[in-house]
Amino acid sequence: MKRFNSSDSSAAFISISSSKEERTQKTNQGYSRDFQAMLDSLEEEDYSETANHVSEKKRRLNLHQVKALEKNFEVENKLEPERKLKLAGELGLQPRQVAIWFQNRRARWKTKQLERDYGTLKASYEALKLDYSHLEQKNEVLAQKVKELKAKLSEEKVDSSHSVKEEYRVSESDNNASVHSKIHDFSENNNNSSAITKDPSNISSSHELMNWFQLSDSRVILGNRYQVYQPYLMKPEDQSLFSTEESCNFFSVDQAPTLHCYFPEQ
DNA sequence: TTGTGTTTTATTGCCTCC
DNA sequence: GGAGGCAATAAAACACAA
Repeated sequence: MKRFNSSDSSAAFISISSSKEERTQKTNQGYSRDFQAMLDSLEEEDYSETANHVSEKKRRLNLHQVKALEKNFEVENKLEPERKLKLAGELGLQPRQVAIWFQNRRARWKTKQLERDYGTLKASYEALKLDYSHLEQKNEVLAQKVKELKAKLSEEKVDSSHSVKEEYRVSESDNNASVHSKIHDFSENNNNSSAITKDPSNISSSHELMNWFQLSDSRVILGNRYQVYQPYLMKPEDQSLFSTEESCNFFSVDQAPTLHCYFPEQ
């Protein structure tokens, strides 16, 4: 095991005085006032003790030593034995001190890295949250629109059933001609591609609404930020989407949309 | 001056690798 | 089994407000 006796420990406390050149260098480096004051007091202590004096106190490394260690840490944050001995010799430290410094430095770096990662994650979470709330708002608007249009559709159904009864009374032959003409008009509308580009908010009749939903790209509903789906032309049997009460909960605010009913089985 | 919080240096115990 | 790494922690040094 790597345990050290008391003589090793006390040897580690030997302070190393910095040279005159180093001191001159320090004052010209533009450190903050507080940091410079700290260094100055450190220097004073260094001067007050001779290099041979063994202090029992825990001593901080001087600026030169810290800078050299930092520089080495930037190059490689792990310390091979040769480099450790070389550094220790150069800086007048015990190899053990150099090893400990690297160990503590790695721990500090790891903490900082965790903080950075946390910051990044937090930022992306906030962005996603904002995105989600925008989508939620959009969803609510669309759901409201669907509700209104459904109400309109049921009103029109009631009106048309009344008129059909009246028409039966007038003439059966006229009635047949009228129905055929309506069917023809409807299929003409269905084939009109201009319906795709129509803004749903401008749609006035229920037939137009059906056309719009059948022909428009699914992107209109889902948005294009996450995934773009192929346009899907609704089959007549799928038209129950609008007659069944919220069969797909597609516009549900509380729950993510289930797409199984929106896409045909493969 | 003193209390308190932060940073730095060092120790301890455990783990992995060769 | 020894060397070295890491996490947790102690303790000294330091900063700073009251």
